[in-house]
Amino acid sequence: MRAPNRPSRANNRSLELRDAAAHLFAHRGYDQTTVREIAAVCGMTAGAVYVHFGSKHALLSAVYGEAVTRVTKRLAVSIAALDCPWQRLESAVRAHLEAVLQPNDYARVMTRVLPEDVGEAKIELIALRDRYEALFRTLITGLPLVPQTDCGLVRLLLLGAINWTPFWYRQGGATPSEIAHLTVTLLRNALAQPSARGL
Amino acid sequence: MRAPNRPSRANNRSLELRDAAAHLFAHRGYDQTTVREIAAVCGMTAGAVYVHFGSKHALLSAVYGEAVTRVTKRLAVSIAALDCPWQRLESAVRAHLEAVLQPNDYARVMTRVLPEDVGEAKIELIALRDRYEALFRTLITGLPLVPQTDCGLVRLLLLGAINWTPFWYRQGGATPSEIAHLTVTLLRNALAQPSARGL
DNA sequence: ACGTAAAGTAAACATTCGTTTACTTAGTGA
DNA sequence: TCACTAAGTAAACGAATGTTTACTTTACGT
Repeated sequence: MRAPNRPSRANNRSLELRDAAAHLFAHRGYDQTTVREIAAVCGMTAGAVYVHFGSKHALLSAVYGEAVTRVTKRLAVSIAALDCPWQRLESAVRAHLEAVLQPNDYARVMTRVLPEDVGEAKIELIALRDRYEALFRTLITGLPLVPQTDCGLVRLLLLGAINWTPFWYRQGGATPSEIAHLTVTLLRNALAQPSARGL
Repeated sequence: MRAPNRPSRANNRSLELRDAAAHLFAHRGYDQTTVREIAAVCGMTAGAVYVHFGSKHALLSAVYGEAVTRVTKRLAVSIAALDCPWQRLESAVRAHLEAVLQPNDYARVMTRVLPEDVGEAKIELIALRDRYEALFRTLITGLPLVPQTDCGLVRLLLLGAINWTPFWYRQGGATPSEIAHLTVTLLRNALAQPSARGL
């Protein structure tokens, strides 16, 4: 007898499949990637994919969920030791940018694959994305901003600016760290309470 | 005899087809839209589409090109009577947001369909998009900014912030005008030369 | 009235895709 | 050793898609 939920044969090729799917989804998009291609990367047949995942959508959900988990963890680590709210935000932005801009398959799926485009798994993906964006909500509401600032709008503009970076970022230009610094400095100079303004 | 390039029968259903394609591409994306659907909207058969357009990619290029033309025109009108560089930028951002956020099929294709996703027409679409973004380059280099500001980076962050808006904008929240004002005010407070700062 | 050419149809074509089915292989526990 | 089960294959299925072909309709110039 074997313990439930503890497969004896730890040949977990499902992880291998998930990685391959992440790579292809990140580089070619969801629709342009076929189940046969994903299987081929792992040296398998398309049919074998359905031993591990019930559908192509389920595979995407697994990739997307893992992406959120990883990037969330990375973000949490990067701000753990910091106290200054502005430093925390800048570090979070830097962590996000590094995840999205380096050739990181999982993080890139989050900006490359739009939840609106997948139909079935849409609701699930939106929930995952919202869970991640809530972290930024906390970071922004923790800032000492001038009164009556629309924190929600600021957060959405900030996330938009950094989510769009993969479409123009080129190796050799501004680094993720520099982009993060400029972005947060910009916010700080514009919105920080006078008492806390300046570098 | 008939003058060349001047079809006698002005039944220009190709425009009708282009509008239908714009609507479907904007709402469902390029891949999820079929040629048969586009034809059906016009009460035609799929085959008839190929009388007017050589391929589905050509149809997308036509839509994308028209989108750039329209939004460029709109932007030019909105800044024509303004002198202050900051007002010009805010007006341009407002025009862009109004185009992208109102249920405007053509403008929405520009942010919904990624040139990277269409393969064949990719180069053509990127050229069109760049032509439009160059307008913002002009507007931003015309600003009285603190020295050593990275204008290119500022432009890309700004365009990212406003290109991402369709993914979170909801009727009833902040209006395009309000978003434009906050965004440009933010830039102005952060980057304007001290002599020109303030409202 | 006649010929021409554009506009459109109906149907098929050739792929391609996600998924299923029947069958084989191989490791595991008793 | 033997039964069981997860993993994988090969092949087919059914539907959908972009595109083409052969044919019909219709409006216009002369």
